[in-house]
Amino acid sequence: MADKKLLLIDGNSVAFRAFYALYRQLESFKNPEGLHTNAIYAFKNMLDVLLKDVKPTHVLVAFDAGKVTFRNKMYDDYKGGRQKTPEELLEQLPYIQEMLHDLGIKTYELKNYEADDIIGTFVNLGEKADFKVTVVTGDRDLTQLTSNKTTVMVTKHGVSDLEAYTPEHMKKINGVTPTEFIDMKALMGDNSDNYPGVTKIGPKTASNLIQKYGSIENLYDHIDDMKKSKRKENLIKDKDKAFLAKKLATIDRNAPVTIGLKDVKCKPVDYKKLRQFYEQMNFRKFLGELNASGEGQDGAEVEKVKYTELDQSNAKKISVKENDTVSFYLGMLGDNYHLADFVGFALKINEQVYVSRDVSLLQENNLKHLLEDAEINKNVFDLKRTTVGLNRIDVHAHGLNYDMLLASYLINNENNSNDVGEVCHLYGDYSVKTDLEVYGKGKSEHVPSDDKVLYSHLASKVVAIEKLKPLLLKKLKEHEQDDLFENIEIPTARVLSTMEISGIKVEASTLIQLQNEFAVRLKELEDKIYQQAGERFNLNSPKQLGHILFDKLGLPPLKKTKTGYSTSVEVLNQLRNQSPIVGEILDYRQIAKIQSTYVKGLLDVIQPDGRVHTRYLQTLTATGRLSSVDPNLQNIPTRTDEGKQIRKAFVPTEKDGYILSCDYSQIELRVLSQISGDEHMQEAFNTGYDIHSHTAMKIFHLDSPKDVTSLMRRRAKTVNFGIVYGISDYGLSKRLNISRKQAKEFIAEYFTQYPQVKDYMDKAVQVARDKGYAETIMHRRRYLPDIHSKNHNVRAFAERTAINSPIQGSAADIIKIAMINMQKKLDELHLKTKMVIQVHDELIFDVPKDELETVKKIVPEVMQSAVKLDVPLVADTGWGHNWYDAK
DNA sequence: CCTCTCACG
DNA sequence: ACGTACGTGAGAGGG
Repeated sequence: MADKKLLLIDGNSVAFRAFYALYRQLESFKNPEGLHTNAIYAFKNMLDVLLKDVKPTHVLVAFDAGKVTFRNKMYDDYKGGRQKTPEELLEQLPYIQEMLHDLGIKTYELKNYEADDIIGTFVNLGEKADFKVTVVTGDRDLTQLTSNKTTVMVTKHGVSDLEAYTPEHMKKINGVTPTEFIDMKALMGDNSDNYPGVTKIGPKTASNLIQKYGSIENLYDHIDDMKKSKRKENLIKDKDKAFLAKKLATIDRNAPVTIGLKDVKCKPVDYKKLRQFYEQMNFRKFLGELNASGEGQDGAEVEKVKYTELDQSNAKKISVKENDTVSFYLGMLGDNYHLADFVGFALKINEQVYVSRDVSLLQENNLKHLLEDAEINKNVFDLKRTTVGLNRIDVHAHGLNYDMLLASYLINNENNSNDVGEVCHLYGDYSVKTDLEVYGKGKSEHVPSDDKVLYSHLASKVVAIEKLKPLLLKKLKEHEQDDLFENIEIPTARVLSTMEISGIKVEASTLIQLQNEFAVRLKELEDKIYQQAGERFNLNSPKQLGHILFDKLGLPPLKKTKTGYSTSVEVLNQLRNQSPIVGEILDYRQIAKIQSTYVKGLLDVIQPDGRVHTRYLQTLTATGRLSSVDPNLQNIPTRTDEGKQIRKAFVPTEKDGYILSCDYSQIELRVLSQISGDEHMQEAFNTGYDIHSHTAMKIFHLDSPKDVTSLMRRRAKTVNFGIVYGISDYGLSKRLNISRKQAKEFIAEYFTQYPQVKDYMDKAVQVARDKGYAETIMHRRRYLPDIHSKNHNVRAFAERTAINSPIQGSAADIIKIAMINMQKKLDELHLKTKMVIQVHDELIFDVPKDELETVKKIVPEVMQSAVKLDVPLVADTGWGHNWYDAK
């Protein structure tokens, strides 16, 4: 039988990895009895992944029986000096075994033998019985068991990331076969198991020697042929050690196990015991999964949501009274709600839940009114998605005053999700399945045909939105985020709905003209490049390009990536003067990028109304900025002349109208001057100096702005940006192409001139350490658990983030306020002008001709007065008949 | 599906 | 001794 699959797990090793994967949460993973549960939890998570991927018919989890094994007889100090397993992990091991038994999985240990040997023995048994075998461990030693029938999976980071060792992969990593790997270890020894190999031989040399000789036996047979060398002496001196090490490293494949393959066949899960176990461990997630599947209920009925299906006649009878509690959920299949198919809806009024697949029922007068009346408060999940979706059936939603998605994003944006089910799970409610579970994904994504399945799903969502509302509101209050929620995020979502619905007009004809021009230039460049390369190749493939440049043409490879030569702009720029091909490749790259991403990309997303409708993701970024997708309108080229041409296709709705753009000047530095309270920097902004020249004067000790050269200003500008990002001398030196020493001096000088900026940076890091998060002026949070990391790089990154997030995030808060005020102003003045794009510090408007005078005045006014700071906010305005001319 | 490269603030 | 500025999205290649 070909589908016999044996999964062998190294219990101790995996438990060890599981324990450290959730080490940071060690203290939060405790059951009421005080037992730590992090390793048990992570073990189960990992097991689920394995069972799903491998789909084994037989499973065995092997454990070490005790400290002393047959290997200690050979070598006293085997595994000596090894750190003791932490008590917090030891106490969990029996429970992991108990859980495995409840899951119908066999565990086994054997006196005098390690788990490795049990696994080796079962690999042997399994292969003989024609099983496909998978071994899972955190220990690379076991990779010696790899064969064409056996794959060894080794945990990489945490537990869910596994590296699969096949004989081919072994060869690639170590240069040797699985069997030869044992001989390799014989020469190099094993530090973690505390036995030595041959002096001065590490992995590289060991691999080379074994590749040459095949085994240590053969090596020592030919040792006399070896040239005289220190290495040869060492090999001779340590011969005994090598042979001992080989014995120690060899996994026993014939251990005297007392069980066989038939004993490790998967048994049915004992749901009743498993449920009790999860309850004892306080595993709400796994209990929730049991609830969702209805298993192990022990007679108790799963609490099913009751609902009424709506149709043409009973839908008309629905009405709401004052003070009724209303929640609404609109189901659509897929992310892009501008186009996605409707799945149905659920409406909850007090304790009644109504559902239907037919969204046209919402166009009935009573239901339409219910959704459109601003006086009727409605709870939803994803206000913007709901508003845009309803707009497609001509229902113009108002009164969506509570959005669970926005609330959960503000409370913790670390593991936020756009799925109702997933968000509910974060708050311990497992009554809602995820859309992934119900609809599937990729090719098999579909709406369930069974009404019961679909309606229960939709109904469970509205119920949960409402049920969890008090909890989320409480958390917002605790975080002092109620104002941020009510007065910034919710109104921003409404403004964004309007912007997304209106979209922006993009002229296909302009793009097609560009497409033709670029096609000609690309062809010319291609021809020149191929001619110099002496062959045709795929210019878009970094791999092939690297081969041509560095292997064939012999240019010096300055930088490598994980997979080969780097061919990035940074590298190519340094090679420019070595060959004309380099400059041509750079030109080709630039134009090809514009052609594929922008010209073609935009043409593909122009809708029948002649406009593109992006989606702004309001709950994605870690800092509070928006992001834009389908298409991304926040990265339309501006830095090169060819790229800029794209902006000519973005035009006003009315032929003689204008595109008006208004952007904040140095908003992040102004925010920095505000939150640091630095007097010198504030003074610069208050007197209206050019901030980069001002910084240049300060760090170069000049008396007059006249003495600032353009080079000095440019350098000062880079320093200013660097400060905002949490500068390092190395980073600055690289960007300015100066020595590290000099960069260090610039930074030091900067800090003496702006001392409170330095104080801010130190304080920001300290606050993040104390509180565990960084915060903006408006109390937007970003959690930074890595601030306590033992890894220097990880920690340093968190520290820079702690400095940058309040700055970037506060600027994001400010422009959101400006957008809300701006939309309000446009509405009040009954202007036809539409706000169409936001690019982080810039707002773009579609302005009819006769409104230009008004709009060009009010836009900067509104933006500059969004918040009151100790320094002025400045916004610069430009306009023209397309986006290109609006600068 | 991941990596590389490159577009933006 | 370490490896290095913050935040994003998209297209193309290649396994």
